[in-house]
Amino acid sequence: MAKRIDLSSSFYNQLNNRIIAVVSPTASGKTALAVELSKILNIEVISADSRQIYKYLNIGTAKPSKEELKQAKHHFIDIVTPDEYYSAGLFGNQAEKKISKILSKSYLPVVLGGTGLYIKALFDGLFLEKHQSIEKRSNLRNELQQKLNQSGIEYLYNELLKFDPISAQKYSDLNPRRIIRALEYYYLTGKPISLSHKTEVLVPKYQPIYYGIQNDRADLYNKINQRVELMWERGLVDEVKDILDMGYSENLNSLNTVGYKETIMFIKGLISEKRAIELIKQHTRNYAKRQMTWFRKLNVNWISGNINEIAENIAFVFINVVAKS
RNA sequence: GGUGCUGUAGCCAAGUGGUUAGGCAGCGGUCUGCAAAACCGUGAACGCCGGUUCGAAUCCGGCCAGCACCU
Repeated sequence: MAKRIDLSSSFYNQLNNRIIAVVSPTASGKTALAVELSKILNIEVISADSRQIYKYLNIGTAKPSKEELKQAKHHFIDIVTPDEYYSAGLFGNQAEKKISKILSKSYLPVVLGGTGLYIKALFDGLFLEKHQSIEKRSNLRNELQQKLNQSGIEYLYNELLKFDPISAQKYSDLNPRRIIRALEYYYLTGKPISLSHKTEVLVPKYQPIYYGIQNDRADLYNKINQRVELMWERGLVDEVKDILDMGYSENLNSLNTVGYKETIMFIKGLISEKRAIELIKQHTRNYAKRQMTWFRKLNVNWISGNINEIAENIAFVFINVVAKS
């Protein structure tokens, strides 16, 4: 059993806005790690997970259990209903404020997550976009989506080329999402988004020291497969049925989530149970791989071993880094 | 034993005498407010043996395997 460490106020003075950030792919053991860390240090977790923010999506997002949440306090879990708007930008702002609050209580915030863009929003900062009316924007987005369906991506791309050739150059892979986003921004503000990226810069306050749970690919894929089996046994189907029964549309962004979209297909009789499970496993593996692609760009201290060893290691290393500077 | 059908990359699958099918998976990558999203790049084939032909995955014969039916 690891010893509890009480951090002195001088430690907090030396912190200089550096904080622990744990990034690891899905199913790698982040929740267990948070629990272990909370046994050693007075921490509060900033969950950087774009799916666990949703109420009712519990089993399929592998949300921490009530007991786990009791052991390690988490923020940004269950903060919106499945039909509410949320975004990386909102997360970045709110998380930064929350971190300050936690520090002011002399607790150690630990950013923990799997959503690359949320981490980026918090630590790199997105540009300073003025808050648009959500309604106005979603109308425009729908219009652009319709245009896409009618006229094809070439048409939208040519539009973008007219107003914002720099972005067009950047999105020459013709990714509809990004092209629509760039056009949307231009129509709403009259400014090319590429220009705003350069001129409306937000300076993030906190500086992460990244840690990660080391897993080899085959092990991680095994864990994922097992966890999906477990989700199914624990009643993922009922969870999804309940959510739909509450009146939430299957077309919601929140339900366009691995585990949920496949389960919806199964419930509608489009695919078999076996196929649904197989697809969830596969898509989760695909997702984990994309997460790894994202994290590889970060300067992560990958640590292997048992979860409690990793927790001790992180605590030890972080305290040393802070003490030596 | 007989008859018929099928045999194309890890999987699904189109094709047919002479230029890359395609999809999925795998692997690598992109990412500035939908990001568990949305995209981009990438390898590997025609069951075996022989024949016809300038040229066969494609036509012919035999063999093998699987499936179906018959006896």
